[in-house]
Amino acid sequence: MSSARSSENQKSGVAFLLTQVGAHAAFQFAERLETLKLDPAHAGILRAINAENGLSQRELAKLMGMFPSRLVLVLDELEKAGLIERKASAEDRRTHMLHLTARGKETLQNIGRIAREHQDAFCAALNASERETLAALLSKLAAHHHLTPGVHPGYRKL
Amino acid sequence: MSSARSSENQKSGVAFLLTQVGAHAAFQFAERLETLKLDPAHAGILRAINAENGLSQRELAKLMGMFPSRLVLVLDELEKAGLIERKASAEDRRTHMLHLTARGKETLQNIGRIAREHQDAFCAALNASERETLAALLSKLAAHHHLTPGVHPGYRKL
DNA sequence: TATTGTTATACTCTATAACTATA
DNA sequence: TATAGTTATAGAGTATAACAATA
Repeated sequence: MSSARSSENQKSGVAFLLTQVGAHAAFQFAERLETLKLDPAHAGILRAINAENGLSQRELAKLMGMFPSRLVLVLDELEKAGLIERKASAEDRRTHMLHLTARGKETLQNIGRIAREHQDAFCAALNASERETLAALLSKLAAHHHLTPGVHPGYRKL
Repeated sequence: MSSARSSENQKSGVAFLLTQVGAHAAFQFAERLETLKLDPAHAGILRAINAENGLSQRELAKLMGMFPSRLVLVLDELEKAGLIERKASAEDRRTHMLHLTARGKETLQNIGRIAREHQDAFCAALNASERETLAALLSKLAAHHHLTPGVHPGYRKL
């Protein structure tokens, strides 16, 4: 056996590969999003508001796993960019129901396009069958860990 | 076709699954590391110093993709914990050669054990064959994106 | 009194810029 | 002068606490 020592290739385990490749994918997606002057948190919030129209800020914060006070600032940005609206509820005037504007829906479609471009580029080394296999294995892991579909774990301590 | 609207399951693409599952794996590994009072950056640095003994701080910073000034503080912590040593070089007394102490090597083995436990728990939903398949696909992606084996991309803008 | 959204405060984190000591 | 490591400064990000409006 060769000399060992120095740069011993302790082949990375699959769990480490997941964090490594996953972080790289996240970074590249964020880079692409910059063309829309958005970051991943913006994209996730737009997606959530579209999926569940009329959400309150409290509900959205809980869904996204972030503090309501932090959400306020992000929504301020999105509202200033004309992508969402806060509409006071008729029944309870404390709550703000969140909606996408027409421009917000348009932006959401652009995000979808960017996500597809990102995916194609990132998985260029895999053929269609391999991508399906990978997706199936990851879905199994995601389900096992009860990850909410479409929601990136932001992980601030609760 | 059923009613659509609200919570339309726009099935996550494989790229998103990667970032989602990867972030979750990273989080759970970090949690486990807390039992050693270390964080993932510490673990990566110990691993790098062990692999390439006598590294200078400059070289290590470049390898890890972090700023030398930030590395100083992390190394301070590791040195205070008795896991590494800075030894002044004989040839160039400006540079500090980095080494693991006996306790550092011991800790590195504990990290390895924790990493294996983490991997087993995280991949519990997959059988041995599926894990191999997943590792192979991820390795292919990692190679395609020129990710350094064993180094987590910290991604501060350079 | 309890709850929604907001604002304010305090704390952490870290990139950049000085600084020192060697070369 | 140039480089290795260190320290200092400043700015961004954000969790917690306080607050105002409504219930």
